[in-house]
Amino acid sequence: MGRWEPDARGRLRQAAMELYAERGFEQATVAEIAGRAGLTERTFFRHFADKREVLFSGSGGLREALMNAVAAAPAGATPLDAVVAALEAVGDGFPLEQRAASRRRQGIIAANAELRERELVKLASLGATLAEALRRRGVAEATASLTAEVGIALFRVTFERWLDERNDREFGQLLLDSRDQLKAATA
Amino acid sequence: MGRWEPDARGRLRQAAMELYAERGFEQATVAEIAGRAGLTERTFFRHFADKREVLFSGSGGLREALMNAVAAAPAGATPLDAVVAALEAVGDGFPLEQRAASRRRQGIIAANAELRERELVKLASLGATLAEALRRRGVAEATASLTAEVGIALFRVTFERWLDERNDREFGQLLLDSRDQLKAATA
DNA sequence: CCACTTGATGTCACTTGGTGACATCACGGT
DNA sequence: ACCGTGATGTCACCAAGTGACATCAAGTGG
Repeated sequence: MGRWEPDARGRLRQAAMELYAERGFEQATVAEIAGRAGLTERTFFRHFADKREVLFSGSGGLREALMNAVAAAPAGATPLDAVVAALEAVGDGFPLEQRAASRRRQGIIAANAELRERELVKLASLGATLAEALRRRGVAEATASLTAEVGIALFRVTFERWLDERNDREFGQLLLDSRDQLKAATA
Repeated sequence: MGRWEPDARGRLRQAAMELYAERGFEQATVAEIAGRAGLTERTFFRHFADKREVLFSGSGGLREALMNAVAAAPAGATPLDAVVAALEAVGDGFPLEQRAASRRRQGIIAANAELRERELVKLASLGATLAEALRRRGVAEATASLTAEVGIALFRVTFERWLDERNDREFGQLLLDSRDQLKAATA
């Protein structure tokens, strides 16, 4: 047995999520979170760069997934098709069973301005990733950045609809709806 | 003559911009800013909600301008046309003579993560404004939110290009270019 | 079996952003 | 001459975040 209980990071995340949900992000101090996890404040900051990062540290994987999915799109696909396909692939990671958890997380984020800021940064970073992936496909810079931004816009509205949805449609399906609306709106 | 020097807010903004430019946002403490303006820290926070807001407090006017411009679009205009027209109207507020100042400001923002976060929030807020303005035109919710997001994407890439631009094209012209690229990319 | 290194954690002191409560005092009106 | 008001100052405080150094179980080489 180690000197300390295992999975400090997991305990910190667990404690943080509980406290954020119980009394809101601002009211939960790092000292409390660490205390509930049986650790100290200093250790919290060794595992998470700041108080917000607990809710976002999983998003590193999305980056790679997006890059790969864009790269894997058929050679003949238009930039927008490639982006939509990539988002669809990523969206498969949001099965309906996980929607309740996503809603809780999104509720915490929506309730706090600092968390919304961080979320926007993460999305912008995904946009940069998409643009980079498109450039690697040989898409011209101007088209790449614009298509990537549009892709993020598609993702945002689709994710929101997926959370609101009462008819249990899958993310991928809603994404295609959004894309069609986009095409109609820009025709 | 008043009890204090006039235009405390202006002096604070001036001092803050100088210090942010001289040594970077993080290295400039609020105490220094206030000191340079001949005021106290506490007074700084009475004029600006936080250290970042100095750089963004002007954006309240954009909101109204956008709302009005969308409302003023011709009755027959498509949602996207209305949004583009609104962005063009707003873009008239970015004359070429002001580009140097905009570049300095953008340089400060680009150099700091917290400032980029705040900028994204402001843009997202403009997106919400656009969506609201479209809904008031009778545009369906789904189309409104999507078109608004796309509008913000257009604004972002266009503004960036306007700053980078060496050929001194006006914002409005670049915006139309972006819109055409968007149409081509989603065709 | 011992000494040595390593890595995760703890302890402590400190800076900075930000807030609440209360004091000050020129100015403008009555 | 008095009074209320609003912008500022003063003070005390909390919480986020960081740097330096201490601790000590577990592994590692001899």
